[in-house]
Order: sequence, then structure tokens, then C-alpha cells
Amino acid sequence: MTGRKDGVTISDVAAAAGVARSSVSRAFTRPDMLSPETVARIKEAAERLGYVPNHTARALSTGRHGNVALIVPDVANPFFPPLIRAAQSEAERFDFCVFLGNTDEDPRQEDKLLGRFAGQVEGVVLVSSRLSDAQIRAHAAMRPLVLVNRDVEGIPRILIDSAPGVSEAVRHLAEIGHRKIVYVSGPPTSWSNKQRRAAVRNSAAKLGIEVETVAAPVPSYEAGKEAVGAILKTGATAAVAFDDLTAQGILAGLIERGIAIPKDFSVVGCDDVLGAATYPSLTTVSNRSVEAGTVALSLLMQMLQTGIAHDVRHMLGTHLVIRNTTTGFVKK
Amino acid sequence: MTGRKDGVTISDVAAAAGVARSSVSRAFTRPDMLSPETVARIKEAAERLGYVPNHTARALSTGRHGNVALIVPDVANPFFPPLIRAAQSEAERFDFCVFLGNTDEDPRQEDKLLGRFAGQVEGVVLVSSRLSDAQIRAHAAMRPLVLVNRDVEGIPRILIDSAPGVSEAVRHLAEIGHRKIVYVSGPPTSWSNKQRRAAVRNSAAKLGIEVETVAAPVPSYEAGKEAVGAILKTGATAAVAFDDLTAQGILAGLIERGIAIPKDFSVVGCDDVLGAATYPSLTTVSNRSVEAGTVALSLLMQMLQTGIAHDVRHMLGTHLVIRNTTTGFVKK
DNA sequence: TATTGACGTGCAACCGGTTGCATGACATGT
DNA sequence: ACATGTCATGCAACCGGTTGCACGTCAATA
Repeated sequence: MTGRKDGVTISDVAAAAGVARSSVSRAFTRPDMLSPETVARIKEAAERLGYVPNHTARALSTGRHGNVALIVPDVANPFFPPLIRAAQSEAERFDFCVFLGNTDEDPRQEDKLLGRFAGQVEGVVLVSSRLSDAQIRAHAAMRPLVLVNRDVEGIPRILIDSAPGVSEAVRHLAEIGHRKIVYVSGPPTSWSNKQRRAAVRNSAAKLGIEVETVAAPVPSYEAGKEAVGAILKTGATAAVAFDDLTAQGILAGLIERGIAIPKDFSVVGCDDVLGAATYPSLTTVSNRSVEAGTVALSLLMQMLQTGIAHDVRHMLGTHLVIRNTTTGFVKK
Repeated sequence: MTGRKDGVTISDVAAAAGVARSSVSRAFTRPDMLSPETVARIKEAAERLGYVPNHTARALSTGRHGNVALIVPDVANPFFPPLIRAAQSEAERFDFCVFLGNTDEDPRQEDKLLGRFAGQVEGVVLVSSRLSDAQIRAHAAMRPLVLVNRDVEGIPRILIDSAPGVSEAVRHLAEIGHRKIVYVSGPPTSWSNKQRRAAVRNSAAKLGIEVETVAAPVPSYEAGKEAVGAILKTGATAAVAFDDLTAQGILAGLIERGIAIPKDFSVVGCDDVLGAATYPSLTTVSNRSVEAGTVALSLLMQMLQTGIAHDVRHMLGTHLVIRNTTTGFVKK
């Protein structure tokens, strides 16, 4: 097992081709500066020797390493993987690599990762950041930074606007006969949670139906299931949950208590991460995480290329996806 | 918007502390070589100036950049995120960063990524690789490489051994009265699929019960649902699915046809990625993806530190998790 | 024919650390 | 008092590229 280092450097190629090291460099980065024959000779030699440019060395002298960081609260939350994937393939279009960071929903961990990545990446995408506005601003001052689902003025941000979808959901519930509904809230520091709660309240007020809020501090199946007691106690006949996982837990909790869905109770999720895979299939608000990932990354690339950061605030709309946890409700 | 470069280098610190650059370097990498007072003075200066060592520069001279790559077929498949997360936090223990690669189940993409990462990472973890043995060997010859769920002799590999869990499942099904079962298979090139199919057949043969195989070429909810027709046609009374997603689809398909679960039909999944979140909650084979991620990474770290690659073949056992899609079957 | 400019190439400094070796100060042993 | 050894520190080369500038050649222009 000999092979560790390839060992073929620019000097080797230069020697083989009978030119200076700088010419080899230029043959790859600015071939137009050299005569076509020289370029050909160098490339031939490089090919023959199996030369591969060393990213690290290049990065040291140019300051551009072709890497960006993507930091999310929890890779295992089904909301994020499609976003990650989209961001990654967009990065690849620009020949960039992605560092993935997972913060476990912990701001300290987030800060630590940001520091660890610094100097290895040219820019950062922060998804659903739990940092304070001040911390975010501080990082943004050091390097190009794009936010997803976090609204800090002056910093480019992509926001998935669930308000239209949520409003539509409330209207839908009112139409099929509900007079009192519950919003089952998510993480208190989440921008999306605040936005959804506000959207539920506003639409309900407009439609003249009652709303109460029940807390599910963590967005998970278990938390949803546990919230069912509190939900039923309100006397509401429908629930809008912070996300699909919570909704799925609520579904399970209701079924366990013998409550028929959608006949006796309606449930609406958010983010559409489960597709039609619940039973009954879940009515939910559509999700734009793929676009969010793509846009965030292309925005970052643009910032890197131009060197300027516009104060972009990119909103992505949503809509209601009606399935079988709402239609079929029978008003008493 | 001035701040781009921190600009604080080892030279700045050296000047501030009144020592040579090499002493600053040593203050961080080999403090034992310097007098405690000098170290203190340098660290103080570094702190005051906000000095952060430049990874790229360090990498250039040492050849160690503190990065590893983790390549998976599909981040969005719920099997992988926990593994990714575990690997990432293990990497962090060693102060390493993780590059994440997504191949979209495409061997060409996998090869491309591997090339793109080369020179930026010290080692690679390949999860459920779709490359040929020869390609894997070629890459392994160039740099430290660890495989997960792929069995290539001579290359360190972590294998999640679903055989024990699957065998237990078949025994369980036999015990509650099934005489004929179906294995719903996954991707034909998958090592796990081959292993699971074999385990089902072997145990069934031992217990004297009948097995048929139905193909669901892609592991997904939809594919599972579509397979239901074929499953019922076999006359079997239970299905063991390649994974939980497929099982969930089967569940939905059966319920849609009015077949009561578990009374009339039993379903077993694999990988336990859905928790108890299906209805009825799914009996499945446990998953060791977290350990797989952790072990793969620590193995890689060990290889990097010692420089030697033992021919490790690390098996992680599994067991059956009994929930409500099996118990309650009523034999006719 | 002398002048000018364009063009292709090489030289050498630089990016920000690391590290082998040399040096000088001081302490120890005899 | 002198030889020897230890220890802390500095010098300078090096990792593998990039890039501003200088130089020489050759053709076009005056």
C-alpha cells in the first residue's frame, strides 16, 4: 500500500514540458495568455503525468477555495434534506463544495460551527438560525451570508411564506363548518412559528371564528400526540399544527381516543413533508424548501462573484394541499 | 461593508508579542517547546488581536486539512440523516469537518464527487455505494476510505447486519400462525437488499413456511402501495418489506382495499425509520445507522492517525421491534 | 531604418502557516 | 574555570500554487 500522495505538482509538469511553473499555472487558469501550442504541450504533459491541481494551495494564494457552508438545525428533520440536496446540486453547478453543519437546535453549537468553518468557506447559508439578530449580523459582517427562514434586515434572506397557505387552511376549515379551531405551536424562537400563528389568528378573526393556541415546544410526533389532551379540552373541532410531524402525532392521539377523522375532527399540517403517507392522508400547507435551497445558494454565488450584498428579501409563497383529514367533516 | 478578510496572521501576532513567527506557530501546536511565559504572552496577543489560525495555510504545509467527505445516495431518504448526524458529531470530536456529498443514486455522480473532493479531504466514508468493486478499490488506493453497507474485501467496512432481525421477524410471523409470506424486495444492486432476501428465505426454509418475492424496485411509499396487488395475488398472509417506506405504502394499499391490519394481514418493515408514527404502528427491524455513522468515522480517524488500514469488517446486529402490524393476527 | 507596441514567457515574491537546524544563554558536572 | 548538555528561540526553506512586472522577440508603423 504505497500510494498516499499523488506527488505530481506544477513543477513536475513544468519540467516535463520545458516551461516555467507560472506557464503551467496559466495554462489552466488563463490559457488565452499563452500560445496555443504551449498550452497544448503543457496539457499533454500534465495529462501524461496525471497532474491534478491542488485546491488547497490554490486557495492559499487566491483566497478562494470554492467551498460554502450550509448550517441547519437538524438534518434528521424531514423538512431539511430536500433543501440540503437542492443547495448542494446548485453549488455544484458553480463547481463549489458544500460543508454541512448540524446544530442540534443549539445556538452555541451553531456559533461554534460557524467559527470552525470560517476560513474554510467563502460563504455561509444559515437555515432556520436560532442565533440572535446581533450574532447573525456579526457573522454577516465577516463573510457573505444568506439566511433561510430568518428575517434580519439588511441581510439577504429567503423566506418561505406560509401565511397564504395557512390562511387558505383556516378558510377551508371555516367553509366545511368549523367554528372554533386550535393552533398547535412549534419552537418559540422559530420565525416560521411566529408567522404561522399570526396567519391563523388573522384569518380566523376575519372569518369570525374562534382560535386557541396549544403549545408543542418541539416539532415532533411525540409532542403532537401529547398535545391532544389539551387540544380536546379547548372544545375546538379542528387543529392546525406547526408542522406535519406534529400533525401526525395529533392524528395518532385522536385515533387512539376513538375520535374519527375527518368525520369528528379535522387536522391540518404544515410543510407537506409526509406526502400522502399518513392515514388518513394529511391536509397540509405546501412547502418550498427545494426552491429555498436553490435560491439561497444561487444568491450566495452571486454575492461571491459580484462582491456586493444587496438587501434581498425573497418570499416564496405557499398554498393549501387538501387531502383526507379535513374534507368529510360532519358538523354537529 | 469593509470587513471581508480578518487579516490577522501569525506575523501580526508575532510582531505584537515580540517573537518570531515560528514561536507563534509553536505556541499553538507544540506549547511544550516554549517557556510557559512566552506561550502566555503569545496567546494573550493572539486573543487581543482576534487571531484565528488559517486552516488552508496549515493544510498546505502539513498536508492535513482536517476534512473528511461523507457520500450518501440520497440525503432525503430517512435512513441517512441520523447516520450523517452521528458521523458529523463524531468528526467534531476530532476537530474534523465533514463535506457532504449526495449522489442521487447515480454511480457517475458518485465518481465525480469523489474526484471533486479529492485533495480537499484526508479521507472518505462511502455509504451504500453504487460503484463497482473495482472503482471502489481504485479510490481506496488513493486515500483512506471506509465503506458502510458495502462489502468489498480488503477495505474497512461497517455492515448493518439485518439478518438477525429479519430472521426474528420470520420466526415471529410463523409463531403467530402465518404459513406463507412475501418478501417485497428493494433496489437490486443494494447489498442490504440481497442480505435481507437471503435471510427471509433461509429462516422460512428452516421453519418450513413458504416464501415468495415481489419486486418494488424503488424503496418508496408509492412503490409499496403498487406492490399490494401482486402481494395479495400470492395468497400470502404477511409481508416483510425491504424498508419502512415500502412497508408504509403496503399498509396504505391494504387498508384501501378494506383489509384489516393486523387481524387479516401482517406487515413488517425494516430500518425503523418511522418510529411508531404509522397507523397501526409498524413492526420492523431495528436500525443501527447511528452506530454505523459513528463507527465509520472513528475508524477513519484511526486510519488517519495510524496511517494503516486494517481489513476491518465490522458487523452491527439488529433485532425485531414488535409493534401493532403483526400481533393481533387471527389465523383462519 | 529606427520606433513602437503587442505578445509570449520567465522571474521572483507572495499567500500563512510548519519545521529542521543553528544559535546563544544558562546550568551542570568535574 | 572549563567542557558539556539542555533549553528556548530565531532563521530560513518549504508546502503548491498565483500574479505583477520585466524582458526579449517580432511585426507593424513612421
